[in-house]
Amino acid sequence: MAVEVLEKGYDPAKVEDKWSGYWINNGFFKADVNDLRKTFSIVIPPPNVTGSLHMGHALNNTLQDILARFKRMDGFNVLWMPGTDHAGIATQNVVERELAQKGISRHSLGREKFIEHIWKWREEFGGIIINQLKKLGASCDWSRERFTMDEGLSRAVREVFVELYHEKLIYRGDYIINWCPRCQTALSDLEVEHEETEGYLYYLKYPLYNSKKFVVVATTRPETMLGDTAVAVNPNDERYKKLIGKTAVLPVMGREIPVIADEYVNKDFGTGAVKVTPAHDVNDFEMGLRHNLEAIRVMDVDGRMNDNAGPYRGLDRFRCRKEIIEEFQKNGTLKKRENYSHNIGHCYRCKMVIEPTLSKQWFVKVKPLAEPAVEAVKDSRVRIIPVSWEKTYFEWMNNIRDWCISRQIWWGHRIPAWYCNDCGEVIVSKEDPTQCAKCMSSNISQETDVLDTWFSSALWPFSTMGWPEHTRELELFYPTSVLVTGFDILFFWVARMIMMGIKFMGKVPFNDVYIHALVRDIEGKKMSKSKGNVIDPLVIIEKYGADAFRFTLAAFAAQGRDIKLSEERIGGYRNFANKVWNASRFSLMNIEGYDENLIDKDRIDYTLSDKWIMSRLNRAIEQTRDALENYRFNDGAHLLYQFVWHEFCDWYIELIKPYLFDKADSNLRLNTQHVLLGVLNTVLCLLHPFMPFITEEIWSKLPNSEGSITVHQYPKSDSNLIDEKAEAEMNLIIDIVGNIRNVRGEMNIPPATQVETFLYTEDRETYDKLERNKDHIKNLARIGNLSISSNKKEYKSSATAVVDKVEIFVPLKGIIDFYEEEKRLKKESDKIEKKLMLLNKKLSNEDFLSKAPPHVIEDERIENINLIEKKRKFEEGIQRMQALQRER
RNA sequence: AGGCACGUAGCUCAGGGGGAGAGCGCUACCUUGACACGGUAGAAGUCGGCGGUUCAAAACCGCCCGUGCCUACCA
Repeated sequence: MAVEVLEKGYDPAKVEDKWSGYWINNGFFKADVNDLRKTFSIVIPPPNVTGSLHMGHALNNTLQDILARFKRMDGFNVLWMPGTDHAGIATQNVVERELAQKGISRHSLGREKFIEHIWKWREEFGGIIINQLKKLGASCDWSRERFTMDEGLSRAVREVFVELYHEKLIYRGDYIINWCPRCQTALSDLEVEHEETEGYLYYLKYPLYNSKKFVVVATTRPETMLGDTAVAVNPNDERYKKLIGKTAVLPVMGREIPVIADEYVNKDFGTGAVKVTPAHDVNDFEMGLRHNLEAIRVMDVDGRMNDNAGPYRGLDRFRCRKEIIEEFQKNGTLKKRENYSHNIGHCYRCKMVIEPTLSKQWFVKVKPLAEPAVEAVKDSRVRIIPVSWEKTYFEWMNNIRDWCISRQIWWGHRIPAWYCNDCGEVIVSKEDPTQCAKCMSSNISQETDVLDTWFSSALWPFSTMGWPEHTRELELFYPTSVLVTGFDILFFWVARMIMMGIKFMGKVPFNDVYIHALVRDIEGKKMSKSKGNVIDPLVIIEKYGADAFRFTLAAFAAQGRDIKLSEERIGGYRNFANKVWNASRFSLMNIEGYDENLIDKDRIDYTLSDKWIMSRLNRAIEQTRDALENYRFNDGAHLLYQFVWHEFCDWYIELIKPYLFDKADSNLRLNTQHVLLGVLNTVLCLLHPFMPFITEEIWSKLPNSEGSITVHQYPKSDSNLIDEKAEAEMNLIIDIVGNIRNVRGEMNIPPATQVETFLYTEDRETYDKLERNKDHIKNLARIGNLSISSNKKEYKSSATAVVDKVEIFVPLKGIIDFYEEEKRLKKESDKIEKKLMLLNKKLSNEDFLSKAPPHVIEDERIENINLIEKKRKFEEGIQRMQALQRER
């Protein structure tokens, strides 16, 4: 038969796009609702529409793809649901910035026009990340791509909001929230990033009413003093007992404010007296409630001081801080200023310093939702892998606070609440109302706030499958099999999905949560644009190929450890891809004349090499499956690497070369070709989830393959093919060859020199094994003349080695340096001696003999006997070398 | 402040109660009919420190040191 020979090296760029297109056009990744096989489903953690593929996405999606491809091949009806999320604040910021370049502000456009603009933008750029995922090889069902702002998903959002509102799990109220003056919106607690910042602690003197005395308060945010409505001390603080109930006069504003007692105050911090600003601090707000204090906002939405700030009205908050301190200094009422380092909250989107502000917002009452979500993990309806994350999950869920879900931006799901402008009634409804439910006035207006993006993401596992409709998809694919994600969104997303899933579907959204590491740079730092340490996955794919890149990510993805990505490592796996390519190339170059029909499969006479490789292969199959079933991606990658390179290529291919090259024995040749192609075929299948492109490319050239490898049966191990005897025999051969090579290497014998070798053993069985594999030993160790004997002869001027019951003699007359050889033997002998000493100590220890398990003792005894024998042989060798040196 | 990881060969990291491992790098040799993105061999580690449990600890426990991360309302 005519065989197409592969090119000399693998060039990923030539084949990747071809196969991406082929897979998608042929619908291999489509989930079928009429398919009755068992199902496997994953929903993608939706990337931001504004995003482009970064290392985190690459890792996350590589792991999902490995699972999806594995399960698809293993006979499951697989749904991998793709899509993107509308990323409210981020997207709005991006489009605003773009408009700003044209000198347009969103306010001049108006809400409706601006939103139209974003949709247009999304049409143009929103697909970028989706295409990048395709480049990575992600086998999502692209025909089902979803977007959190799609009509269906929006309906789900509304349904959930209205339901929760009617159950009083959503409420509206005045509380301190995190306000970003740049984005001009409220943020949830999670969206605030705390960062240790060097600052100052200012000590301010507040005069007491009708007195020459002062009370000194300490603060890091002096500008908020303009909104102070009390000074608080601890009720048990002897220093201040007299002051409780007295009145202080707020500097600048001249407002009379009470000195109150509250347990919250820490006697040992600062002066033990605290200024209280209920409108700009969470704790102060709560104190305000306890003591019925007025809350005075002193800042506007943009972070400038407002009308309540007296002379500082209109100033930016930081400018105001500076000027207030100057004012206190001038008056002599700034007692002191200390260096002080503390945590300051920043907006996770724009990094602006957050201003805690009293504001009317919408909240989700989380506790009633969190409790069943905690239960679900406790009773393993949701398994978190690795389990160590469970603790973090519980910790957070048990201390959870209400979730602020309203955002003062335009891009997002508008809150389905209407206010009656006549009677003030609030109407929350699935359908847009036309009139007030209470007074029937048609003078109503909709809430302008939109929902937190995470609110819609929380519904993702069922909203993408058509909920609130009762769809076939939900029936088949919900709960999903596994969620694969990074720990950074465990709270943002995972916890909330579990809450919402249980609440609205009555079932958890996924059975497993696999939490993977974060990808960092080589120094272990988080990759970020501002640090300039990002490695762009697409550049990597171009340079090394998607397969090498994916394999690297998988090999690095050990549970519970972050990934420090190095380009060198990717290069190493690029080499591996090339190795696979060349092993395939070799196979295809040597199957001329092969015809499967000529093989009588029931009567093949397998060689030792065949039995050995099939045995090893079947172990590899079993272990790979086990690794994938248990999310041990790195184990899977490593063991396949090891098997393909160091067993299949290094040994099997080398062992069978003579069989393939010898055209005389056509039966042997045919059988060998058969096994070779069979193993290669299986190896490609095993590797496919990790390296989809190269495996499909080679698969397409194989004579014993048909269709696409993506839908071919994943290998199943056959325990009948695991052959301990073959493995033991091959191990002996490998050891002997290794030892002869070692001698050659140590003695600096050029590879081209064909040495003579004698193998001596008294053991009959071993002798037979050696005889049977004489040619292999000769070929692999490059031996000219190999004698095997059970009669000991004097091999005087030869290097020696010992393997098991075999003594190896390599006569090196004229080449060998007796002194060098003696040194080499001594080194070996010393190693053995060390081991023997440890063993002897153990075996003479009464406690060891009486308490250790019998098989351990037995093993150690056998080892001891073997080592003694081995050492004796080395000592003989040493004596021979010494004798030879004396003779000279 | 609390919590969680991590500290194993020059580098990046697996492993895990009874033999110290891999990849890269390094050294020497080799264009041997798949592959120099290759082959063969080699050097290299008190498994962070100190205690404890155990017949046996790099692994389990405690403390300490170092690194990273997460959570938190002491102004």
